[in-house]
Amino acid sequence: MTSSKIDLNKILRSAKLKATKPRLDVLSIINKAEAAVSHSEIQAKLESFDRVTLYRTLNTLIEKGIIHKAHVESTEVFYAMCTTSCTEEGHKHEHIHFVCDKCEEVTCIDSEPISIKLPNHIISEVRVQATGICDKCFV
Amino acid sequence: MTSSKIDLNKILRSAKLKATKPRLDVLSIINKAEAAVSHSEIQAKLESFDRVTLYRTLNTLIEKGIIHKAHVESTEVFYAMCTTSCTEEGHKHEHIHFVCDKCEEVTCIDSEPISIKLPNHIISEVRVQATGICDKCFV
DNA sequence: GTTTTATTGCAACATTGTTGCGGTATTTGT
DNA sequence: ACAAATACCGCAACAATGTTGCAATAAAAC
Ligand SMILES: [Zn+2]
Ligand SMILES: [Zn+2]
Ligand SMILES: [Zn+2]
Ligand SMILES: [Zn+2]
Repeated sequence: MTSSKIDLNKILRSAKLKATKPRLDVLSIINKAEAAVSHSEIQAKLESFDRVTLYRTLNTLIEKGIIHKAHVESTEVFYAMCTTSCTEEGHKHEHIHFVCDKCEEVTCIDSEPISIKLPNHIISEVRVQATGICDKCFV
Repeated sequence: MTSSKIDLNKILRSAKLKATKPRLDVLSIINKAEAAVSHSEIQAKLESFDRVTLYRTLNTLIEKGIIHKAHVESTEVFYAMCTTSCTEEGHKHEHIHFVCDKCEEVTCIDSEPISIKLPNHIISEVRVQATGICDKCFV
């Protein structure tokens, strides 16, 4: 039992979720990864689990504010760990999803909150997706 | 033959596309709409066309820089007209996609270009999605 | 009008996501 | 440590979304 596994157990416990193998395995994959992980990648690594279980597991973790989707302009959905600011009540992300055109990785990048003002609009959330070349692929 | 229909014909011609009924009808729907139109809405309005035809038509129009997808954090894809800055070579959008939590409309909002700087990254494109209450739903 | 060429419609398939339910694993309580 | 209560998983079946190949058709060019 590694120290990271203890953490993940705790995370599930404090969200009042049973610490089952699928959840621990999914969380472990997303937690270990540097970049956001695509659904299909998680699926591939957890072939033994039922497809439906994976969908439900991911959705549960999102609902509880543990992971979040990085909806980028692709058919694929990517998942990454939330920070402590996310709860069951809602996700509060102040970061950019960066998509590298070269390595195709999706990374969550903390940044200054982007302030947008639109006349006669109430803006509750701003999501930003940047495309380009990531630092790893940068010459 | 309305004046808008002439325009749409021209648009297709200058993109070296045949001005067929499916294309004119799809373009007409997207062009008339105030907000971006969801795939399912277009589909519903054009029941007579084959499902595949709609997919191919939309993709062709995107490739030619005539319409663009508004990928918002929803399973549904929305479509809107491009401006003249978009060509076959690429889409150049400097606008926000605003999703209203109340009326659920997706609108393209022109805005000042959002400048983001990330160390050791090359940023080629920035896409912004704001959520909240739109001007129509604003009290 | 006829030929040429692009586009459509159909059928079949692939992928992605959802729902209901019985069996199973995790917790809770003793 | 064990039994009871409960939450979760796996399976089957379905629904929605998207793709491919090809023959029939419509638009454009001549
Ligand atoms: Zn979150
Ligand atoms: Zn990269
Ligand atoms: Zn609204
Ligand atoms: Zn737009």
